Amino acid sequence: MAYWLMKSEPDVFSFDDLVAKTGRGEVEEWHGVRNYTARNNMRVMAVGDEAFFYHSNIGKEIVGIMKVVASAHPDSTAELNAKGEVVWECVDVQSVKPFPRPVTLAEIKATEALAEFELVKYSRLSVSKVSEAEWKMLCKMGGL
DNA sequence: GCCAACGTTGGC
DNA sequence: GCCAACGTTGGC
Repeated sequence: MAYWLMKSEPDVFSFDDLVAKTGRGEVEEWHGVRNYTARNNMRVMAVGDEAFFYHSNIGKEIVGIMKVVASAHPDSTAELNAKGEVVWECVDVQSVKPFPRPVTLAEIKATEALAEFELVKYSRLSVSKVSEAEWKMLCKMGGL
């Protein structure tokens, strides 16, 4: 099982929105990613992988954990390319649990052990990898 | 609102 | 295939 981090602007789609959807038994298609590195990360995700939900722009903090419930499939919002192919793909997710204490970007940057964290290193990448060590440390920082 | 980082596009 | 121009993301 692998770990990931996925960003969303909370005024567009927040962790609470995901919790509400999951509570209704629905899944969320993580559509809208238009970056090849991010897409490639989603392509290698497996059902059962877990991901941090990060609020970008507003909050700038990791607010909870979600899980992959469907592996990569064509993004229903993506336009076809000139050859009529779907280039963009995405996974489906559901919420797992919120962080009792959100972990802010400032805290992450101030933590020596997280110097290689992709969220910091590749700040514009919206779907990034999280190592097992980083995952455990961030869960602890989040109060889990 | 500005700007740094970086990805994409298109001319050559 | 290189590189300048431009667009987007996201932190500050």
